[in-house]
Amino acid sequence: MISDDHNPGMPPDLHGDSFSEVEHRIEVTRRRLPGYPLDHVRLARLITHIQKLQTELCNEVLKPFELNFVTYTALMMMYGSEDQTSTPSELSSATGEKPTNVTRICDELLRKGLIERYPSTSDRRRVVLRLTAQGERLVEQYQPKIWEAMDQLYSKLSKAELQQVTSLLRRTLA
Amino acid sequence: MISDDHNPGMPPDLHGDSFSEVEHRIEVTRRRLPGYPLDHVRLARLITHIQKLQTELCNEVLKPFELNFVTYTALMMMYGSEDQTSTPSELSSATGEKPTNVTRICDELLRKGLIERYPSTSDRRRVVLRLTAQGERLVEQYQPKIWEAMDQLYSKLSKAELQQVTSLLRRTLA
DNA sequence: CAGAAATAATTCATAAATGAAATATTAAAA
DNA sequence: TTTTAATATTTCATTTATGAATTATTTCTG
Repeated sequence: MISDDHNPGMPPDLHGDSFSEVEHRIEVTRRRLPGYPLDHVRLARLITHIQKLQTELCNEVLKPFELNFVTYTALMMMYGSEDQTSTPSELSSATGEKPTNVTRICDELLRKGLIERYPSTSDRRRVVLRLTAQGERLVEQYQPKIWEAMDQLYSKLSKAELQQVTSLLRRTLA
Repeated sequence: MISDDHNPGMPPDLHGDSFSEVEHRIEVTRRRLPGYPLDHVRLARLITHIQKLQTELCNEVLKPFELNFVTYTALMMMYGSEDQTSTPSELSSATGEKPTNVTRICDELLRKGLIERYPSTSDRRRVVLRLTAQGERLVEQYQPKIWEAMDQLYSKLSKAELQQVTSLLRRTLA
């Protein structure tokens, strides 16, 4: 029966994947708005969609470690620092979090004993952050689980395909 | 002079684009962790990076309209509904926002007169949401600015390239 | 059909993220 | 060198997002 106040946007059998409903709405919008840049918008929405998905997958895996995607990212960026130290501003640009949020995140990691924080001697405005031994152990401990989560999404693409997507997407930043 | 407590991760002339520093940290991590799935992680981080960038670009453009990326997304998903109505749960899955947040967002859009909200007659658990004339006008008003923002990122790729990236990325959701 | 399970939306307490402003220090300009 | 401007970090108030629990209704199952 067709309701007079609301009907589902798509017949249920046309729901391919979790993105189909979004794509359908984009297509409807395209019909309504002349000049609508469908290809741009679809990719933009797809990126948002995948980003949310991978964040959720990671969060799931990280829960037992009492971490979330943001704290995990901060830890990984520190782990990947050439000299094993980072400043809050570097961490801000490496994680995409605002400096003010980095302060809070580091407060938390500090409280958990995963990092240490001390004033820089060479530039006294700065602060130096470093993983503790415990922090490094934790990073190494959750790796296998995170790799599994990544696999769930990205193992569907071959190495060549991954590199191609990556290189194309990178061009948007040029 | 090389500091004894902290040095920048990369020589400044190697900073290609905003993602280079992240990539560098991923590569350092790869050296430290045998078996590290570099291709997966790099793409995952790149997606996060671009997502943040496009969100910021949109927020910038939307500020004069007193909207942000999330409220804008909600409006667009409503605008793209086949019969011009949506329920909160549909909106939740179309926007990726939790139902509880959809309630808050709709409260706000309602308060601004951009949408209307009434109970469904066919299923009395549901609520029906619909853009008002004012809401539609606003959507149409900000389009050109949003398209410009999209262009800043995605016009660097050809139509064929956009479609290729999209189709590859889509495979991750299969 | 009755009872149980599932779905839809919301409220409320809490957590997470942001912007504006403050403080300290360094770098640049006059 | 003095002053000015820029950078780095933090604090605090506010906004935004989440999870747990609640209420109402519908669907499923025996």
